Amino acid sequence: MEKIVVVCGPTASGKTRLGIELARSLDGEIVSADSMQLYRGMDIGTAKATAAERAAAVHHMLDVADPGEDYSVARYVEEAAKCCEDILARGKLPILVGGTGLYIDSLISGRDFATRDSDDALRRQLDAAYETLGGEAMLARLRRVDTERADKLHAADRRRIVRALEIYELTGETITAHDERTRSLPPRYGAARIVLGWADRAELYRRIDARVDQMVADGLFDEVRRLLDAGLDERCTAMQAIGYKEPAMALRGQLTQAEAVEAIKQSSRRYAKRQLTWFSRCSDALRINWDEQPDFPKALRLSTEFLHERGLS
RNA sequence: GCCUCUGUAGCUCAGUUGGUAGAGCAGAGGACUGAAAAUCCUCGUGUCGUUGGUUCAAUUCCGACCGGAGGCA
Repeated sequence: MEKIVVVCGPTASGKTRLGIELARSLDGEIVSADSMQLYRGMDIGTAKATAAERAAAVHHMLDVADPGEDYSVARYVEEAAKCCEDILARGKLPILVGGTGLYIDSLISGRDFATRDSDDALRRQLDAAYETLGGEAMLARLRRVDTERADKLHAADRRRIVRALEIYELTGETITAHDERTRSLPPRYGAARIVLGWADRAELYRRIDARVDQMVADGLFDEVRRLLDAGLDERCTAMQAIGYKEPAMALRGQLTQAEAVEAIKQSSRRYAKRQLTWFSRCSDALRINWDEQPDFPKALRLSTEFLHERGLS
């Protein structure tokens, strides 16, 4: 099995920088694992690698979609896997860097997704049914075909109930059955994981707040305005991004700029917490927690040792 | 100086016809398989401003004091 490196962790933990340093010292190339950095024109608010950083190491999976497109995990896995194959074929090391846990796990697990037609009329129909019948009724409907899945879901979890019904109606196979079948597939890659973070939660939050202020100073609101002026539909996935939906509300006059900035900080902190929860499950990972300041030379040393033990580098 | 209102969870407030109290937000923990920066679940003890009094019992009633807001001088 091919081996790759993964650098993950909550937002504002230094993933981009460590990824670049590893790419340079290990002759690797970076494959972004971030659900929002893949959109073109969304640079400041997603803290995308700068031109200088992209000159320092080859980056993949950035700017691969238009903000108006609906992206998905399945598409990510397909495209990112191609990037990894290409990097490996050239004898280099793929370094997966990002904070979207689902994307990372889906790529390395090798499990596939239930196929579906390109038209989403069914989803709209199920969504409308959820709206009129309510969560309990839809959950009951799911329970009739897939008890196991229904037991795991809460009636309020609209997304997952709709998705579970969608898979069943589209493929004739329940999500539970699909799950069991694909869980036995071998992983696509052997991943050596490095999880970055801060020893002190309060310090992480301070860094997040400071970074949001910096984004605003760097022109975040102008970036959002440009997207909206370009006719971007505010209901699309890209506009659900933290740092975009709030300025959009401010530009519509529903929030003051100061309120929007506070909302971005708060959502970012909560997002970071969800990332912490996700990455806390990663066993067998090298965890590097910064104290007062990030220490990249030390992190690089620790990472190199760790990767060496894993037969990389 | 006088009058009125007010002081309850980090914040905004509710409430107890006297039996030591609960919402929203914030915060914490968790889930997660084609929207994932999305979506969803769980978690509420705090000198009820301080201090006297009445009472079996006071955060609740009464007094004084200390904050805060407004009004009249």
